[in-house]
Amino acid sequence: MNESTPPFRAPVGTHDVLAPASAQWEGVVATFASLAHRYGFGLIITPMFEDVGVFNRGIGESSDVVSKEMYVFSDRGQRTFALRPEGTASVVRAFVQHRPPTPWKAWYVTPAFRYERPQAGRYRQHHQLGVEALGSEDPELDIEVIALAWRFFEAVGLRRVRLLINSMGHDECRGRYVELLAAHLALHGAQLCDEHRRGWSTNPLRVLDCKRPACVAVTEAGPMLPDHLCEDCRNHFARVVAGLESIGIEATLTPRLVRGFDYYTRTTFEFVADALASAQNAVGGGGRYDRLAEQLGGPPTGGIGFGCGIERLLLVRDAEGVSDELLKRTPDVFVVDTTGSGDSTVLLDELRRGGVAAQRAYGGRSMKAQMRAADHSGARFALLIGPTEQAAGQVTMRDLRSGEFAQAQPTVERGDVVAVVRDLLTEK
RNA sequence: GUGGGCGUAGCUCAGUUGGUUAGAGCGCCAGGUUGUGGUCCUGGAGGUCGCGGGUUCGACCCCCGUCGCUCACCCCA
Repeated sequence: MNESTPPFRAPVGTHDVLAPASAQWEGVVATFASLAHRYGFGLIITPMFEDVGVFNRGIGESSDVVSKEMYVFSDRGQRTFALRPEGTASVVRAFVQHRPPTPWKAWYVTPAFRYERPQAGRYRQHHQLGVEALGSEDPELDIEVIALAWRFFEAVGLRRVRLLINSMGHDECRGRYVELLAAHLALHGAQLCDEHRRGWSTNPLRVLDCKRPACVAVTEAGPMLPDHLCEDCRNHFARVVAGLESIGIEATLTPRLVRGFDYYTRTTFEFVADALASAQNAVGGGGRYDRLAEQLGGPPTGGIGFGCGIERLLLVRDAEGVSDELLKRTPDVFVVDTTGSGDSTVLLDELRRGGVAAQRAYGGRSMKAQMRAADHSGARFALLIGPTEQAAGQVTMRDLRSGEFAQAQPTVERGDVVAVVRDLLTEK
């Protein structure tokens, strides 16, 4: 038997997350869930795959995600599906299908799939937390969504995250702007980078997103979106920025921020982590999508959302040196039983039913071995049952946090164990 | 899709100009006299040196291929 090379492993770009590392995931999700609830969002669960049209129409054919990164497949009924590459399109599809009363606010946690070469902070399957709010174009909604995101990053301990913000305008003013931009690019197209020299006309806005010096130089000299917004869009944007400022959230105006999805209108934003040295420094982002519901066959309905990558968030926590654990998953007690009887079976059942996280050793190991296991488990107390305790109907409690050898070891009447343990645990 | 780096015990890594039974630390298991962890001491288990082929008297070490990991470009979470 050759055990050194397992026949199967997680697919390229995917990862298993085991305990104890997974406790950080639980913590991140729990923090987000609690915050989302406070802001009035309800959990939504949608399928991980959708008719490919949901993403084609929603995200846009010209986007990188749709044009070259989707996991597309046909099922046995010859229907064409795609694994979701991001969270928003599915939620809006669900909104259109169910027509819940507006304003409608939903949060989600989901895997997302993109076929690309893995790299630091970039995977083929990653996980996103996010919210979507539909049914209002009120800038207050923009402020709420962005504030939720900001407070979330604060809550998980991040300090060096900046908020970049921009407005894409609505159809008309953006349309006019795109024409201006296209005219500018037509004049200077020859100076663009290799990729965009010929390809810019498909979607001129993409050039703004390009980080190559050639494209940056050309676009910097050209027209900028914020200067060409209509009055409504300008006011909307101003109110968002002012509202954020009123609650102490500083947003950096970033005129070239257009983001990779076609559905964005008006407010767009991105959270970048300065602690990450790599190019993958965006921990979250989002924006308004006032035409998306229509594009997916629903009534005209404004909306705005935010998404955050869990893996990347954890990378940032690491890079920032955030030391506090979001969630500890260690047992409260560890039952050490050397009698070999069924006493520990009954005690463990009582403890667990009483809300106490309790573990034990298996295989009838020596007391020393069981104590070592108790120590390694991280349990606060060891509950000892040996022949003496068994005969006396008692349990010996040992505080594993104490470093003293000659510490006091109270014995507790068997019938009082659960109550005593619970008392001691809530004490601190 | 393109390019760079790397693949030696569960983990992090050593391994001298190719030379006989491949090492360490951590982790794991068991002991250190009669029921007690975390420190210390002793011992033990665990590797076809990613896989395949080639060069050689001989390969963990050199060459080719392949798979995988990783980083970068592009883009994003």
